[in-house]
Amino acid sequence: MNRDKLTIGHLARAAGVNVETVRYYQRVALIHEPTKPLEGYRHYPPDTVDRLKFIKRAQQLGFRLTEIAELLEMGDGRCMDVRTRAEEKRTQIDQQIEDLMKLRETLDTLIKSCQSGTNPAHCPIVETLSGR
Amino acid sequence: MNRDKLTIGHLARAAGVNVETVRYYQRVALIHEPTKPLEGYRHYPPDTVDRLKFIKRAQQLGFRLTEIAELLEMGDGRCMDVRTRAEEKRTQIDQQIEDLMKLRETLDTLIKSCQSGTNPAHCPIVETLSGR
DNA sequence: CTTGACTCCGTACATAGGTACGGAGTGTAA
DNA sequence: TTACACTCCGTACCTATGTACGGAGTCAAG
Repeated sequence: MNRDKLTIGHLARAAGVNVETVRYYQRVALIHEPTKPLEGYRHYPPDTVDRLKFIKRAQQLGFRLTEIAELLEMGDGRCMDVRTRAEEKRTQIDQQIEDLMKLRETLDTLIKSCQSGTNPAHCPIVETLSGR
Repeated sequence: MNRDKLTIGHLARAAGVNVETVRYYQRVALIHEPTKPLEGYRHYPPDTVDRLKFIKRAQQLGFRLTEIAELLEMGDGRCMDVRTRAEEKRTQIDQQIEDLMKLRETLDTLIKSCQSGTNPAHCPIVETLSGR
């Protein structure tokens, strides 16, 4: 078995993803699908492993696949562009955090009003949700 | 036109939702679908309007439809149960906030390393994502 | 009584990111 | 050479929350 000739299964294991995920990424053009030889299986260049790992790391940073595709297209050559994307993503995350904090405050107020109430037959939370 | 006999369209407008949304909620058993008379259209009891509004408010608090179904099943009678759900949701939101803050930190570090670098031909962000 | 708005019903489509399946072909180790 | 693992390919399915569509029936106003 030749280590340089990665079949899809070896590629997937090397990158720590599912074979079906690799196929999916091919479908959405995140990675290139090598042409199939007349006989036998496709083989993938070893750097596809890196590309897959890149995708997974970027996902963990909160990038979506379409955004990752943009990052990959930018490549190494345009650091400024990449940084801009990262800054946009940071702004977006800040907004999400802010929204969640507001939400938390509202919930917290409701919970506290519930704890202070002594009547078990009416629930301040339900009343609030009911708009009464 | 009788105001007490709400057709699906009147119900939807009264609650501020789409007719299709009402149908969807019926499909997932969030609201009850009244039996269809032999002639004519279904009519909905007026308190269905409240139920729809409840659902929308709870959604804004971050509850998903399945969770809202549970809240609705609990009803007014069990304040403790409702409060427990709200507390669980609060914990969940706290976790989300924490995760996002970590993410933000990581992104921020990357961006800063990018700003301090002077070589436009290699990007610290891309390098990090590439695992080099 | 006609016209236009509405309802009913089933089904398909949408997003995002995959997972699962089935049958046929292929590669490889014992 | 045979058994078993793997690949290929298309397609369907999954979650969550709806939206859109099309044809047939119905209601209400003029």
